[in-house]
Amino acid sequence: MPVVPRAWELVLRHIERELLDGKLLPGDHLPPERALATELGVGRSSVREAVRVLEGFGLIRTQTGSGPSAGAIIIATPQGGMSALMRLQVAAQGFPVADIVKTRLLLETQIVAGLADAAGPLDAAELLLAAMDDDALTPAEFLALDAQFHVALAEASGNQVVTAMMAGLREAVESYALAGLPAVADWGATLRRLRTEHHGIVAAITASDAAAASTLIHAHITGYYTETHPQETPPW
Amino acid sequence: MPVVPRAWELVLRHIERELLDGKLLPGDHLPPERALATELGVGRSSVREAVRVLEGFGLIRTQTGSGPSAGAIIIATPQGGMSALMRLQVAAQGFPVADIVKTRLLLETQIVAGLADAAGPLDAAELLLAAMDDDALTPAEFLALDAQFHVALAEASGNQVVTAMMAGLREAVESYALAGLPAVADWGATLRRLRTEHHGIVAAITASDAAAASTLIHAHITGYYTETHPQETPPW
DNA sequence: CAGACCACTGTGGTCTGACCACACAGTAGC
DNA sequence: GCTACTGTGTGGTCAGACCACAGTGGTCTG
Repeated sequence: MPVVPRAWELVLRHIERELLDGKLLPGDHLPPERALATELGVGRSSVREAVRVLEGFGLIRTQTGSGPSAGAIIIATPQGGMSALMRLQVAAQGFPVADIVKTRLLLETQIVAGLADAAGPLDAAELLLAAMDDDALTPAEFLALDAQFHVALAEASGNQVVTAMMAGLREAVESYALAGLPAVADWGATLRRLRTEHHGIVAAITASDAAAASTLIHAHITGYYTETHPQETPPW
Repeated sequence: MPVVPRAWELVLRHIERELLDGKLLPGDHLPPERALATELGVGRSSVREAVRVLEGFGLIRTQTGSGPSAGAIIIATPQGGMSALMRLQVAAQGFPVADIVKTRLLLETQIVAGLADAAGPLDAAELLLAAMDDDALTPAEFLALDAQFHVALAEASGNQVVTAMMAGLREAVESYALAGLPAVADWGATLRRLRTEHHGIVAAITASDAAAASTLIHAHITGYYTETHPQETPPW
């Protein structure tokens, strides 16, 4: 721990404390950067660095101009921050792809089982399901919708922490799915299989068959991974 | 999307690209801030804001002075960043405590089941287990060790993504556990129960009894939560 | 009087230049 | 040979200035 804490950390802690004390709520404005700087006795650049970290975490949104929508507003939408964090950690090789897949398996088997037991609204997922049945889609477009479909299942669970985690994994999942595309010998056959599996998963959920839903999504995820990584030993 | 991307986002994307291209690897130094600024044609303050975001994500570590250990070094340790993100999102009410607990249940039941099937080294967890048997511990100290114990189980699984997620949950878990402390009528009894449960979980893992380990840790987590939140309807 | 127009004001975004603290590297002195 | 010191390059911070932007409120024009 630094003996002299950096100025921007002081600003960060100050904002965190105001959040914990309930003085700042979602939707509120942060004080203007210049005011915060004089109030805390630091330079404006230090305030900006702290604000930048909060923006990176998806905690606030900044907007130039004037009026009610301008300034730094607390939004507390963790998905964006989680996505960026995961994407950069994968880029910096902090997260192996195998661990991403294993985490997907762990989360998603539980998510669909939970949905089967106490189903939430599956509208968003079913919409994506229909969109994926469009034959005009390119493989890349299909895989993008595919990744969104899996996030939609997490959203349907209503658990915001799990949703943020799946959203964070989404970009990583999409990129490795895309990277594996050349290894797919017969895309048409794979496409049909993926579609069938998706419909099967949703059917199992609506039928309240938790065990089947878990098994199906497990096979769905491992199936694509083994197809695109044939030479590797499966991580599970 | 802003038509004119902010300068610090440009810097961030540049660094991300170098990471993806393998030009920057863990352990490498980032170029000096001044050099990066002139290279990208932006001001040093913009570079600093991008660096600050990366530091917040736990991607780099900065150090003043000169020599090999000074400057910004890529470390790719996601736990710190994930912890900070979760802590702030909880503070900003982006994550309900009930969802934290549900996510713990989801992750940890799977983790211990995986450990029972293919056990990794439990040394760290067993060390914490022994430390928690010290009768001189205050409740707060015990709960801090308790939270570390659960993270240690995740670490033993070898899955870095799950470990980072559990590390992110740790502070949130510890704080709600601490907040619930006054609701515990007989701390001595609760302490004995928690200890017994911990030992039971490790025993089930070493006995390769996945089902028992899952059941025990489920009861362990829900038990403390219901004891400290008696009036609420359980979220599971 | 109604509408269009426009300067004003406060916000974040950026850059420049300066200075500090720090830690290592090389050198001068002993 | 060892010690002490100076030099150098790094991040950390600050102050000041300017820009772009978007509301606000007034003024002008029909």
